[in-house]
Amino acid sequence: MRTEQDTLHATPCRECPLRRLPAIKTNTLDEIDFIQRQKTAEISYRAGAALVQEGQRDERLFTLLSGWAFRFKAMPDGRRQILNFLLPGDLIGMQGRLFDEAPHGVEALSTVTLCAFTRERTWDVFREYPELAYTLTWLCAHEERMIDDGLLSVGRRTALERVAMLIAHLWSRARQLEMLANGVLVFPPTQAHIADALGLSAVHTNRTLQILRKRGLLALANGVLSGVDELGLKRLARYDLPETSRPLY
Amino acid sequence: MRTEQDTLHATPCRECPLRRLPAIKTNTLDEIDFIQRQKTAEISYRAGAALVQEGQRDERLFTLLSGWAFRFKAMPDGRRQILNFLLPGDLIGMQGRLFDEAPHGVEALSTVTLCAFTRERTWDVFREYPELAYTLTWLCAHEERMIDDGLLSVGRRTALERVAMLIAHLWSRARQLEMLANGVLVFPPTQAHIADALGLSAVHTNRTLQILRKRGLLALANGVLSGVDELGLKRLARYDLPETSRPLY
DNA sequence: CGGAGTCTTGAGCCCGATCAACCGTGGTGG
DNA sequence: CCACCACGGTTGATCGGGCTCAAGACTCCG
Repeated sequence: MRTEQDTLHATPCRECPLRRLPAIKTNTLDEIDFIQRQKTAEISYRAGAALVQEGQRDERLFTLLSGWAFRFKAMPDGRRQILNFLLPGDLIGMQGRLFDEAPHGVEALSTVTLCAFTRERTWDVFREYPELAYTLTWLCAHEERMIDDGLLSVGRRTALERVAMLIAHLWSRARQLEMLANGVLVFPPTQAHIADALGLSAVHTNRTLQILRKRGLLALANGVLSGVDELGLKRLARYDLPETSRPLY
Repeated sequence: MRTEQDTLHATPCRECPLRRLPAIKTNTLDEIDFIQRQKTAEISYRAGAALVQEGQRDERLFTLLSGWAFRFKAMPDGRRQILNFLLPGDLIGMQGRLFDEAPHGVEALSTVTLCAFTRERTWDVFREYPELAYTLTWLCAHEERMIDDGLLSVGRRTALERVAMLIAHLWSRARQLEMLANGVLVFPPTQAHIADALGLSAVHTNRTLQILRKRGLLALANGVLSGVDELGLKRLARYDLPETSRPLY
């Protein structure tokens, strides 16, 4: 059930709020205008909307302008694995190559706004703006690295470590995107989402969160995350890699 | 301990055995010659050699010409997660972007031969050969899809389903790369590798393999895989996505 | 105020981990 | 040639982390 509300060009690319962030790669005005020309629509969906249907072709390619979403794979018997969470600036639909079926679904976690592009024109990027194509590839590689982290968590970390890792990771990303308002983050994923992302049951995810709360590593209630001890969580998760301080996009 | 044996240009790109495979994307002669010019060396390593050290910078970018390898992440306390297995045609070192530390290690499973390129020149690809850059991006997205599958397995499949899925997956890839010799595949990964790829213990992986053997779904002994019932394995793993019959690279 | 979705808590169980031998094979050096 | 050892595979016994089932509490919303 799509409640598309096509507000074309509501946000001119030159004034894109994401561009103000130090975590986002800067582009030349020329490049930005090119992106603006490629952009075919700006679409909003409600929480719970299916942005990409698993196993279906979709001619469009999106960029997440605002809100939360997640990529997932489902099995015929109902089991579901969340592959990663999507935050503003993330690409949607890159993996499902030109004319291929989407190998995964994408669902909105909150009200989201997407910038839509057509797949066909992707080719123009490579021909006319190699610098942007380079960025595109980099984004793809970057997403892969995040999934690698997720795979390590699900494969080799305990439940406590997994939850700690995920919260620390999302908190860190949200921070870099300046989504925090004095130590508080609106956090749309439910415990069931966290469970599906970590390969845990919802019940055990709940108990695990309580332990982290009792240890004073985080506070999570009513869709609001706060009191996050990022370092403590990462230490608990045995995540010793240095924080990337460089621009992310 | 590297036993590099630099046999530059031992395999001219025009005669690359991989190009004969229908699963590999075709390129124009012009593109192939460009690749040939970019190629700086052809290097062989023995099984067990570290092709990429975790957390270390490496200026080089590789292509796996022959042999098996795997990407992995290790935790300080010795836990290890294999992210995916690499077969001929796979790229090595794409994720560890220009001047970044490698976020994962890569190790040879068998004797391998690599084609080496320098990272700096990657940029030339984007500027001069957009078609190749496009392929590069596609390869990256393709690898991500495979990791997505792995994540689903580790997160939501039972041990039996995981092993079935992995064997079916590797068998399918090897088949498309024409690595099978009348129903038999030389299979370098040990049970410990399989365990590390699936988030299982080595002991339980052993017991699980025995069940699959007893059910007549596969035969695996002495580094040789055979008698693989690919469909049976995929059915067991609840893998119902249609086989991709299109070219892979 | 009812209902749906989310969170919480308890009890019991099972899948897969861990610990500990033991076997077979192949390589190495005395 | 054989003693030795390292490594991969196999087997048994036991343990425990996380699952399942089930019920109840809270929150939000129409």
